[in-house]
Amino acid sequence: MNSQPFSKPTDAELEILQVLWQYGASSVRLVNEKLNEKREVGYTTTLKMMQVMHEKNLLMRDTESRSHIYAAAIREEDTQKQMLRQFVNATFRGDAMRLVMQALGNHEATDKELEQIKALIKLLENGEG
Amino acid sequence: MNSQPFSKPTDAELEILQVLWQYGASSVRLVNEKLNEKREVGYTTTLKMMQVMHEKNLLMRDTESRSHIYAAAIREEDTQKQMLRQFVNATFRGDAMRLVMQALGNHEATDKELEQIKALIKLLENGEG
DNA sequence: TTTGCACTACGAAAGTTATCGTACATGTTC
DNA sequence: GAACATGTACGATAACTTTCGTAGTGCAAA
Repeated sequence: MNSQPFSKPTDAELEILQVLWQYGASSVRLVNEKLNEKREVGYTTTLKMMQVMHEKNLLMRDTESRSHIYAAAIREEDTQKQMLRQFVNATFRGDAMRLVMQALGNHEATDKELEQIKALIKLLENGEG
Repeated sequence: MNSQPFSKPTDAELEILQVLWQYGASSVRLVNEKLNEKREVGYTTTLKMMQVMHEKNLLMRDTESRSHIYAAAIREEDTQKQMLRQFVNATFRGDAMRLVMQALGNHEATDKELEQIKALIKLLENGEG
């Protein structure tokens, strides 16, 4: 009833979402400080980003107090699932098995391991569209 | 000796790379036809994209014959590895384990399975930076 | 009560991506 | 060789992203 079409957040948007997922509802100030632990970003840049994200319905906000409080409007797990789906399709041609093997470090798995992983993949591929 | 800094190809660029990885060196015509099996794209759009990708050193080309022949200048596996690394960091905060679990379909794994997957993850995390 | 700080709003600019029209060159066919 | 198909080159444009300056508002402290 509430599922939007899902348009992939940009990398910069994802950075902001990560902060909000990790720390919960926060002021722009705090988000900006967290971002600046990784790279330099101006305060108004972060502010503008979050305003835009609010318009895109990526963030909710509470404007009660003078310093507005923002929260992620989409759940981390849902987002990860959607993004993973798109990523597997775009980069691994939908072959989740290959992705897992890469993620597992091109490790030469034993037959037993392979069987187990394959079984899990089957569950995934049959389970949900 | 040849490793460029690696700037992530865009989604549209990736579509073109996928065709070239799959079919090998090809004309613009063929690439455009393959793209059009999935979505509508004008011929000159594909041409321009491939010219730009050539300037970015994503593609090589042979201009001997009138119809130029393009080939991917980066290897599929290398690209997947790099993109996976960035994706895990951006979307899963570097937690490859979580990505694998998601890819495995939120499957409630047995302890045994978990152990094996964990072991492989360990290998990955210790193996290479 | 004036000065200064922290905050929001907003416009604008620069960079990137994706798209396509048009011009032009080269072959091909009747 | 005229007409047509097929190809490249290139400029322009629209949309989107990211960045930040500036203006204005309200609170707080001296």
